[in-house]
Amino acid sequence: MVLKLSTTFLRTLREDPVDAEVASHKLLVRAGYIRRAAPGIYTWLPLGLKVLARVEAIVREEMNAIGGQEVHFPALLPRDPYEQTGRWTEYGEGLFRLKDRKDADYLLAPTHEEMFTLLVKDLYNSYKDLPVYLYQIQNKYRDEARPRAGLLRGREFIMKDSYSFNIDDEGLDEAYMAHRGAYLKIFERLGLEVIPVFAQAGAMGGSKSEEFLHPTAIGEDTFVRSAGGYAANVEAVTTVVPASIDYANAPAFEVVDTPDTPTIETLVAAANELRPRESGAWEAKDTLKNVVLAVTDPEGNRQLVVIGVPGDRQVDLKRVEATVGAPLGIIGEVQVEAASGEDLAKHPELIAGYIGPGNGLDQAVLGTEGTSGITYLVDPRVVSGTSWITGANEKGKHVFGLVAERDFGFDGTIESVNVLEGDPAPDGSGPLRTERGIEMGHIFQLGRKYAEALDLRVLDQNGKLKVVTMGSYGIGVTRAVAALAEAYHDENGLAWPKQVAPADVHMVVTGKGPELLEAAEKLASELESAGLEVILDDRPKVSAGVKFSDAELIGIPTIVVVGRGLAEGVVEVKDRATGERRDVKVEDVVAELSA
RNA sequence: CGGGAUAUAGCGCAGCUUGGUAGCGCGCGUCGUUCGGGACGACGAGGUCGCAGGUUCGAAUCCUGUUAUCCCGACCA
Repeated sequence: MVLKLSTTFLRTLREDPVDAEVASHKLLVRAGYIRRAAPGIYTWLPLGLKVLARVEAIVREEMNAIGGQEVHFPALLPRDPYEQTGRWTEYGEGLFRLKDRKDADYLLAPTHEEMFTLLVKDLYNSYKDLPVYLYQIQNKYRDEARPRAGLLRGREFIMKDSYSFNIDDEGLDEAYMAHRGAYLKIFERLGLEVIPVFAQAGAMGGSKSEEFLHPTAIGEDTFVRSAGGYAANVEAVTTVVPASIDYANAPAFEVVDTPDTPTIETLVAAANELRPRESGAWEAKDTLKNVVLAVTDPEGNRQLVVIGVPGDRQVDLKRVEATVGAPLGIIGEVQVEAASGEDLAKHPELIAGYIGPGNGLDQAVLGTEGTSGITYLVDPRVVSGTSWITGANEKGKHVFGLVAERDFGFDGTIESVNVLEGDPAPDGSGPLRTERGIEMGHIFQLGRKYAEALDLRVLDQNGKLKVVTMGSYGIGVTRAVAALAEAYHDENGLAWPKQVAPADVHMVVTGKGPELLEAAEKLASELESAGLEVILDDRPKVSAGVKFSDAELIGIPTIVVVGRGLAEGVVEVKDRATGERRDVKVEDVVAELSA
C-alpha cells in the first residue's frame, strides 16, 4: 500500500524541540518519528515504527542465521529470580520496582539473564539438548539517574538480547565467536560503523567481553585505539610493562629536605629547584605517588591498601574495585574508597603528602613486611631498577633516586590508573589516542555465574550433573535507530540509508490539476508493484516548498517530484543524500529506481 | 546525588523589574486568491499563566512552599 501523507498520522515541526540537544533527538521529533512520553520514555509514531521494524528485521535475520531462536519474555517479572542471583539488591535504584495488589514485589526487567537461565532449566536437562542460542527483541527498563540525548539513553528501550548455553568452555568460545560475527554483520548491514573494543566484564560477571562502539563525538563512552588496530575501553587497557633496568651503577638514594611539598605539583617544582637534572626537567611521571585506600570485602571487613603509581597518573577507584581482589586474595565484589582521616590516624607512620615505601630495604614502611604492615601494591610501570622521587615518611622530606628492588619492595602489582593519550598499545601497535563512542552492543562470556546461582545443570556423557556455561549478547535496537539518525543527517534533515529508511521513495506532487495527482498515484502503484515502498505526498493545499522541505526532513533516500515536468513526460528524481537531481521519463522511472 | 536553568495556547517565545484580569510568530479551522523551494488576505477556535498557600480591592507579575522538566557533573548493559 502506498502511504499517502494526506491521511498519515504525521505532523512535522518547523522548529527544534526545546528539550532536545543532539541532532538525532531534534530531527526524529521534528520529522514526526517519535514523541516524548516521559523523561527517557518515547512514543513511536508510524514513520518511526517503520525504521524500528527494519532495524529489527536485520537483527533478526542475522541472529537466525547463526541458529538463534526467538522467544519473548514478559517485561514485568517477579522478584524471586533476581533475588536468587543477588541482582534485586545489586541493581539498586536503577531497577523499576512495583508491587501487585497482594503487595508482592515485581520489577520491570533491566535485562533477562535470570529468565533465560530458568527457562532452559525448566525444559532441558541433558548435554544432548545443548548448545542452544535463544534471543528476544524486547523492552528493557532502567531507571537511569539522568536519561539524556533522546533515544540514546532512555529509561525504556528496546534491546535484542541473546543467551548461549553450552556444556563446556570450548562451546562457549564458539557461541561467543558466532555472536561476534553476527554482530559485525548486523552493524555492517545497518550502515553503522562500529569498533569492537575490549571491555571489562564488571558487574555482569564472567570473563571475556567486548563492546561494539560507534565512534562519534557525542558518545558517552571513552575508548582508546592505536593506528595499528588495537581498541579498548579505557577501563580495560592493560599496561605495557617496561623492561627492567640494571641498577648496578645507579647512584645511592638521597633524602632531601622539601618543605611544603605535599602535592606532586609542588614536589616536581622543588625537585627542579633543589636537584636539577641534566637530562631534562623532572616531571610528574618521575615521582612515585602513594595513595592510601580502604578496601571492604563482601563480609564487611575493612583493610587499608597503599597503591604506588607514577605521579602523572590518577588512581581510578572503579578500576581498583575490579582488580584489587586478586592480590588481596578476596573473592567476590569489593568496595574501595579513599582512606578516611580515621583510617590514617591509626597509622601515625603515614604522613600525608610524604608517604613512601621506606628509605631502604631495611627500613621498609609500606608492605606487609614493613613497619606499617599495610599491603603495598604498585603500578606495573614500577619495575625493577626504576628510580623514583617519593615520600621519605617524614614531614617536609622526600627521597630522591629510590630504586625499585634495590631500595624498596612491594607485595604485588595492580592495574589501577587511567590511560593517557600517547600510552603504548599493549599489542605493540603504536601509541593510543582517546575517542568517544556510543555503545551499540556488548557481548559477554558469562561463564557459570548465573547457571550456578540458579542451579542450571544438565547430565553429561557420563551421567553426571554439570553446570552449564553461558554467554550473553546485547544490541541496543532503539539506540541503533538514534545512532543511525545521528550518523545520517544534514542541515535539512534526516537522510536514511535505504536498508533502514521508512520507505524507498518519497513522491511529491506539486502544482494543481487532477492529472498530476492521477499520474503520481499511477506511478506510485507501479513502483510498489516493482517491490518499492512509496510515500506519496498528496496533501492538497500544501505549497510545494513545504512538501520539499518535509521530504528532506523525513529523509527517504529517493525523492520523486511529479509536477511541471509532467507535461513533457518527465519527473524529477532526487537523491536525498547527495542532492543530485535529474529528469527521468515517466515510463523509465520504475526501471531506474528498482535497478 | 551535587551545580545551573526553566515552567504562560499544539510548538517556539514575550509579558513579570514598576500588580489592573494575557499577547506575538508558527501551527490549526472557514472563505477567497496563489500553486516548483517553508505564499497572501479576511474571519475564527484554542490558555484554571506547573501546583498549593499567602499578601492585596485586585496576582502570570510580589512572598512562602512544593512538583516537574532540561543542561553540566557523579553514576550507568
